Amino acid sequence: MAAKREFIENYFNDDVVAVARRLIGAQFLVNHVGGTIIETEAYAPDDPASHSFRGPTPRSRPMFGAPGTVYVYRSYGVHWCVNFVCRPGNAVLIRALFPTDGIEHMIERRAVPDRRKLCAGPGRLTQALGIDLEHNERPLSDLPFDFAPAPVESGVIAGPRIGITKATDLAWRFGLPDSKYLSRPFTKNGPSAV
DNA sequence: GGGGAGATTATCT
DNA sequence: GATAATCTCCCCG
Repeated sequence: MAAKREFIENYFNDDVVAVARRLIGAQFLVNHVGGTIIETEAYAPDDPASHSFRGPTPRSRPMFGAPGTVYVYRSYGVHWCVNFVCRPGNAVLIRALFPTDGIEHMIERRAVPDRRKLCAGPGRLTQALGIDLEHNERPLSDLPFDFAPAPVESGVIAGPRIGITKATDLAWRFGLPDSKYLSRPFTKNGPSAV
């Protein structure tokens, strides 16, 4: 559907930090397996922690595609991580979901049967949803993806991003601090409501 | 339940 | 040749 693609391009054609905040509460499914986004991080082209920092490379090329493009990369040679592209060079890393759909499929794919950790982390959620390089550079508006915004008015906080060594001062991680399905808790001090 | 080591490989310098 | 947007397991208590 052309209207759907246009809606999604519009949704992601915005400031990457605003989109990262806005994505909390949205529904994300792959082949009908997925859940509610509860944790994200923003990455920008002028951000030393971003894959797009030194311009397009074979790996980061999808980050310079149309808003709403899916960017998948291999992390630590072991895990897949999934991002949604915003404006060129900008993308939001999806770090955790609250599982709602296809939980039995997730349990099958995940070696560790801890329900709380099915989608609690960027590597875990791609494993649970069956995301790999095959999904790289494809539009979020097309199958097998399903994306539905669901704005969360309050209760979202910001904090420093996880697992990076550069630009650690930026509070570009967003999430629902009370959820038990986060990749890691938000610390008491520092972060603030957004 | 918390800290630390090791896994494992594409990517870029 | 070093690094990396991570995860799991093992040890300790």
